[in-house]
Amino acid sequence: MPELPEVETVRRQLAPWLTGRTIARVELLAPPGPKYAGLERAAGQSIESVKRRGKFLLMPLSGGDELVAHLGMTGVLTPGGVAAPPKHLRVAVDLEGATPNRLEFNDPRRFGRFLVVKRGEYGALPTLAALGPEPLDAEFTAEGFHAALRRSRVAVKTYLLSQRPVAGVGNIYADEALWRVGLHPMTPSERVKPKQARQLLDAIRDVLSASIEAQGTTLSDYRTVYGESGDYADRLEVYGRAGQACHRCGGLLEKMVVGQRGTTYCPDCQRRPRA
DNA sequence: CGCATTTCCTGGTAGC
DNA sequence: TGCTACCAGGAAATGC
Repeated sequence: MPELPEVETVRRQLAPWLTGRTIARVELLAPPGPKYAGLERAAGQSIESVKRRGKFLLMPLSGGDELVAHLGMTGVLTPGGVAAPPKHLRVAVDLEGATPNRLEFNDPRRFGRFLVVKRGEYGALPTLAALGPEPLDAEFTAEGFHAALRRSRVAVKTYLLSQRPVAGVGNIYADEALWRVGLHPMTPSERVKPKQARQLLDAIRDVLSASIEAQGTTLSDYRTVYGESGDYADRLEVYGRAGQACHRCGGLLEKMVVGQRGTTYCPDCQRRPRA
C-alpha cells in the first residue's frame, strides 16, 4: 500500500512529465463526492510543480488552486492512452500539448482522493492540515520527535499512523521501524525515551530511504507511473512474516491487532514495557 | 481537545 | 462450480 516511499517514487516520475503542463479538462468517472471535489476548477490552469507531503501529492496550479492526490490503499496514477482504460478509472486529466497528454487515476477501492482546493487551504483534509514533519527533512531533530511522541498516551504504533508526530509512515514501515529498534508496538507513545526516539527516527529514515531506492514495496496493487513493481517487499523483516523466524533472534514473529490494524512483531526482540 | 469506534470499498481467499 | 463470509487498511466522520 502506498506510503511515503511509494508516493515519492510516483512524484519523481510525475514531476518531469507534468511540470508546466496546462490542464485542458478533467473528467470525473467516479460518483461525485468530497473525495473528488473542485475538479471542474482545474481546467485552464497549469501545473507549477509536483510536490509531496507525507503520503499526499500536491500540485500547485497557476490560478491559485492546488490539485491534491492521495493514493489511499489502491490508487494508481498512470499516463492514459497507452493502454485500454483501467477497470476502475475514477478521474482522467487531459493536458494540452504533446502526448502523453492524459493522466489517469485508477482506484478500485476508492479509498484514495483526487481533488482541487484553494492553495494551502486544507480544511477538507484534516490529516494534511495537521501533518507532522517530513522524516527525511534534516531540520527535523530527534529532540523534536521525542517532544512530539510525548504528546500522546496511545500506542506508539497508533500514534505514528496518525501522521502527527511524523509524516508518511504507514502500517508496513511502522512495523519495520519498531522491529529495528526493539520497541513493542503497544508502548505508550509518551513513554518512549529520548534515546529510543532518536533510534526510532533513525530507523524510520533508514527504512524509508532504502525503500525509495527500491522504488517502494509492491504487495498487490501498488505500481509506479510506468507500471513497475517496487522491490522493497523482498527486504521486509516483519510485515507479512507472522509465523516465520525473526532474522535477529530466530524466534517466531507474531501477529496482533493494534489500533484496529494488523501488526507483526517479534515478542522476544520487542518486549512489552511493564505497566 | 484527546481518544475510540465506525465507515468507506473491492479483490482475494477460506470454507462448504 | 458457486455461494457466503470475512479480511486487508488510510483517512474521515462520528460519538463520547
